[in-house]
Amino acid sequence: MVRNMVLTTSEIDKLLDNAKLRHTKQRAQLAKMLFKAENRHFTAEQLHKEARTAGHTISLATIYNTLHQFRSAGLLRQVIVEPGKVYFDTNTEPHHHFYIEDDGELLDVERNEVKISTLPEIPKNCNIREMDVIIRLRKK
Amino acid sequence: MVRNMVLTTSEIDKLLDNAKLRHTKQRAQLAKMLFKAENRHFTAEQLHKEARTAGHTISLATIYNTLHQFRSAGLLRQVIVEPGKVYFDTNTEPHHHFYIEDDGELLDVERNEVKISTLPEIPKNCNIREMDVIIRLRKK
DNA sequence: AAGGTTTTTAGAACCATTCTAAAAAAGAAA
DNA sequence: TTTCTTTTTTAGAATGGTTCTAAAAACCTT
Repeated sequence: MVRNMVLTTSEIDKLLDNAKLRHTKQRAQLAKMLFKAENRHFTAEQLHKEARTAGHTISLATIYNTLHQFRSAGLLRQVIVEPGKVYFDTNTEPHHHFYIEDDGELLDVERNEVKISTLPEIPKNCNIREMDVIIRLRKK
Repeated sequence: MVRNMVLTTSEIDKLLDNAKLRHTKQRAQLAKMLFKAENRHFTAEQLHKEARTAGHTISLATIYNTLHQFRSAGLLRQVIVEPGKVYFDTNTEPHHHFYIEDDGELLDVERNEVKISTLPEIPKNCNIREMDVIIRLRKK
């Protein structure tokens, strides 16, 4: 999908169709907020606040439900960098992260910016599902 | 510190001295449980259960207090791999992890088993504090 | 429009962790 | 040792992000 600006209504229809989700006002609103040109990182609470500020009426429970549905559909991924809170990431390509600990900010690191030349032997009976590199930063 | 077996009382004294912590029964018990030959990964709840099973009387609050004190003293580090729970790791050397998602098990990966040949440019005004590689596994 | 299904919602529940404030233990001084 | 002060431990309450519940609203089909 091309994402160089805000999605049109028909693009959102397509997105929800692909995700096999019914079209509802809340899902369309969230999709419109999330899937723009720029990838973003956010928590459920942040998104909730943002939606209310934008004048949408949506409950926190629906935010959580929808984020998980989007995630199952492969439209979002979770990033775990801090105890007690989950970040969501609209970038679902394999990639890595800077995490600025001072202010809890996540930044994407493209996959090819980290070259891993040696990998450990994988325990038998296991497959790699995903590999996360988190570079934790402190401000000078 | 040499850790090829259970620590002696005087080694524990030294450990607490170095950490600038007073010697108390609970801290000594936990130190004895934790700092053995093998490094280990555990949560506060797991350690609490283990201590009670070993016949020690120690509250969960003290487990948390002590783990944080040990961490500040550089004797433990935290590992964040799952939402809503924190693992502690007795291995404080720079290293990485396998995380077996099926059963929530963490395994150490030595630093030299992952060779990173290219790093992204660090955002200006920032320093690297730490770099975590988490290889998420699924059982076949 | 009616009927059956899915979605949304407010608020309760959950659970790992932190906080509180009072009791217990430790250390210092006499 | 006894007393005094400080630190530590503790049970239980509080917290905060997330999930659950069950009832109302929205949705879809006929």
